[in-house]
Amino acid sequence: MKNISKTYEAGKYEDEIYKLWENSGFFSPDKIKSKKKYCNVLPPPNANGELHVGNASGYVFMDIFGRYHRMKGEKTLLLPGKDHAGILTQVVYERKIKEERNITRHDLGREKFYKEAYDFCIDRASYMRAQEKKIGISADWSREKFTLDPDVLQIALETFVNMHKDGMVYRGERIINWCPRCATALSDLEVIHKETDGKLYYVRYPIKDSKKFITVATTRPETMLGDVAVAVNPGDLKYKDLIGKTAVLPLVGREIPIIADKRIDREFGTGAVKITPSHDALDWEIGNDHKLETIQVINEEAKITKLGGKYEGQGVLEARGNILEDLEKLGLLEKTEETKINVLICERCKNTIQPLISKQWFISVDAKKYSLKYESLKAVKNNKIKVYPENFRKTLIQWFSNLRDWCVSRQIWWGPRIPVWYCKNCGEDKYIVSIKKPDKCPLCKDPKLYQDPDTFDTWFTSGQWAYSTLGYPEGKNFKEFYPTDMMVMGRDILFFWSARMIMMSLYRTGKIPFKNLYFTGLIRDKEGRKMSKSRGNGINPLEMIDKYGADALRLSVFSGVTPGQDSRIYEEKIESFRNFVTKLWNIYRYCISSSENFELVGSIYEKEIKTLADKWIINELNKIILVVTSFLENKDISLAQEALRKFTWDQFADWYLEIHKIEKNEKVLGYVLDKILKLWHPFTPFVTEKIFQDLAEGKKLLMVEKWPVADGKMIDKKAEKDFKNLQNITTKIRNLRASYGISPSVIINAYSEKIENNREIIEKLARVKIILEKPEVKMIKISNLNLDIASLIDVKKETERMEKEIKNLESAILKTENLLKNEKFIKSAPEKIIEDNKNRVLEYKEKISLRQNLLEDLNQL
RNA sequence: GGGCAAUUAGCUCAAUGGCUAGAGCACCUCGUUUACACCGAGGGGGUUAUAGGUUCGAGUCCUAUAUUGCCCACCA
Repeated sequence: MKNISKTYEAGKYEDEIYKLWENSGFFSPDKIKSKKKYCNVLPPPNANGELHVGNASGYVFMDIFGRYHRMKGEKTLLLPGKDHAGILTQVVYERKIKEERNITRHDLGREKFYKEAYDFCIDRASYMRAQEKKIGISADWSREKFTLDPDVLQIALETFVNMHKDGMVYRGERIINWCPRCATALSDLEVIHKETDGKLYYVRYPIKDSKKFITVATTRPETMLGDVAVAVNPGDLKYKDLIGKTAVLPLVGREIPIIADKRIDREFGTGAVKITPSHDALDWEIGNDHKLETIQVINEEAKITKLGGKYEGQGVLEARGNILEDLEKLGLLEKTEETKINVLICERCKNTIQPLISKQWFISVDAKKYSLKYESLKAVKNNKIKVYPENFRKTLIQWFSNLRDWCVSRQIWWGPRIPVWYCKNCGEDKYIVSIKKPDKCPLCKDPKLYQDPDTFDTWFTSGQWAYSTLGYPEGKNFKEFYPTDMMVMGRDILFFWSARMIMMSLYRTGKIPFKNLYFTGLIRDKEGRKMSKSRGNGINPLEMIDKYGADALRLSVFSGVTPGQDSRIYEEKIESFRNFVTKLWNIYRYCISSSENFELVGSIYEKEIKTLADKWIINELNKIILVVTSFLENKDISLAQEALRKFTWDQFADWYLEIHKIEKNEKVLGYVLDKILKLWHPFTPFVTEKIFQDLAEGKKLLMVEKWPVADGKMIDKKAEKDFKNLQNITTKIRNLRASYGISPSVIINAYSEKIENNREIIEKLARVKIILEKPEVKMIKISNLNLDIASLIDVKKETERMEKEIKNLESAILKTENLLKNEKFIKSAPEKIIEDNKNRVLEYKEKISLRQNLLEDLNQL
């Protein structure tokens, strides 16, 4: 036997194996000749950090599907990419230059900042690529794309131009979510609602020419500086007489109307609401409908503007304090209540959002010429895309149904700029949409045009990932691989990404972006908490790979995991999968130790399958090939792994190899190992390839070996039954031993009237000695073996145990027999189920008779 | 407020309407038999959250209830 270590030393081989795959050229689909194709455009990781276990998990799923299809002989392309990740990268990079150089982006200027951020992004990207390779992802790196690559970007920008032509783009002053820290507008999705403790202030607004007041309730009293009305519900009797009257805004003195609007909730607060269209989304809508003016009193830095009078320049919270104090002095602050309020915070930097009115670019989702909303809904509802798990379809439908116009402009510097040009003479009301800078203004012919300073929402470009990376519309990759087959993503970016990909792809290509959409859950820590840097509870995938190997990490992120459901990961779990990898390794060690010239066997003749154990393991192997394949086809990779592990460990290692020590059959051993390596390869590519390389002496590559196909002729029901018998006898004897503390070193004498075919096997596995002459002692009969253990066991205890087991079996039989007597069951149940039940009764009866014989024996002792 | 999910062994989770509801970890007993102690043999542990219903048959489908988590949302 070759001198190899008892455990698989992952760290020693993994990089080498990865290089072997990479150099083979089979990561590229071009080397495979087949009409069948498989393509998965890999989601870009954020190009600015470390690979975390969530990313790693996603890639493992994609790689398993990819490797499976590649082994099925399909032209397989896993196309990797990088995302510039607009706001996130800008936030990270700004933080970095602040920490390292104590400067802001303004110190650098736009151009320099962009260049530095670009270099930073590229640098992180190559760093992360090295990490992705560590988990074994079989992607075609030669086709790698970046959202800012000129060709990819060109396609994305063209979409904007096309949308503009189709009347789907408009620029408008609207209320938007403004992050004062990031100094940009945000879409609704980028804003988090966080419930916090807050206060509800009741403020009295005097009624003009009257001594009365109308009391409004507000959580943000500083916005009152911009109030333009007080609104009540038209059906609210309390305020019926006040509608149409005028209130005088305290501290400001502005006269504002009291209006009626049905959107006002009578039950909340006092039922009267101050209306500040510049700083509240609902107020903006109400203001718009009632044609009220807008007064911006809070600026982009979250400070009070000039229009805020004496509070000008104060921060929002500072102004709030002063205003409350001043109201108090005037006796206009009626009361203060504790309440829960929804604070809006920026998803990226966690600062409080200020709703502001701002001029932004919007994409209409329901334009006349093309409705993104309707077309997406239609595609999703009509099952054009298979969704795993299926119930996530509902979530998508709900989101598309409630879809509102999409604000795509951001005021950040990092990212592609909106392709819109203005002329100084003609003003910004006139603009030209063009990717290239036009020579001159089409109106006044002035050549001095300038570009809109805004950049795109990151999701505008990544939403086009499915076709832009493939080179829409003329690219070879696009023609060959679009629509793609698979998209895997975390459920947390369902709306951000999958929804936008569906909608953008349908618009641009007229086709769905992918046929299958698979959602993974989030990976949490052992206590079920989200992993976060600040909490320090994250599992670092690279550290785990160092410690336990990539295969163990891979197993631990998808095993026991249901699509779309969150899962937990912790070191003990990874460790136990490492143990399985070691098991695989030792199976290999056994094989090569069993004979000098052990080799993998691709196909086998029936005559080479000799013993009962041979027939049985081949039978089980063919069953497991069917099972694993069908689970994989259904995308149930966790179940596939589970079934395969049971076969490998519980059947092949624990039974077949043990028996193989007694009756060697190198052909069958080599044949089964060959199939096991292939079946495991998508899940644990490194260890399987390593073993395969050692055995194939580098002549072939497991990665592109053919996926095993089950052979119906190899199914052998009789062998299955006979072997089960053998297992039963063995287990029963072991069971007796364990119950009565009979050491394995004690060889039990057994007498058999009929010499067993599998005499030696039973002798070895059950540690008995089968003798041919009946000895003159009382014996206990198990199946057709008479065991001489009377003196070793506790008769009373064993009798009780047998009785208990018989009782259990009897009740199971009763249940099944009743079922079989039931006419309705016989009438409506499928044939196979009835058959199974009948067999089950027989099986139980057999077991009972075995135990009854035992009982009789026991009684005679 | 709307929606989605979860609730199964001590813990983490499986289970395609059909086998006595299964694994891994943990626990208990025994065991270093030259593949593996990162192991092997065996064992204990369950009213599948609760209450109804559909069905020949329900952990699985339906209806409520409870608890937990998540997502969406313009009650200031």
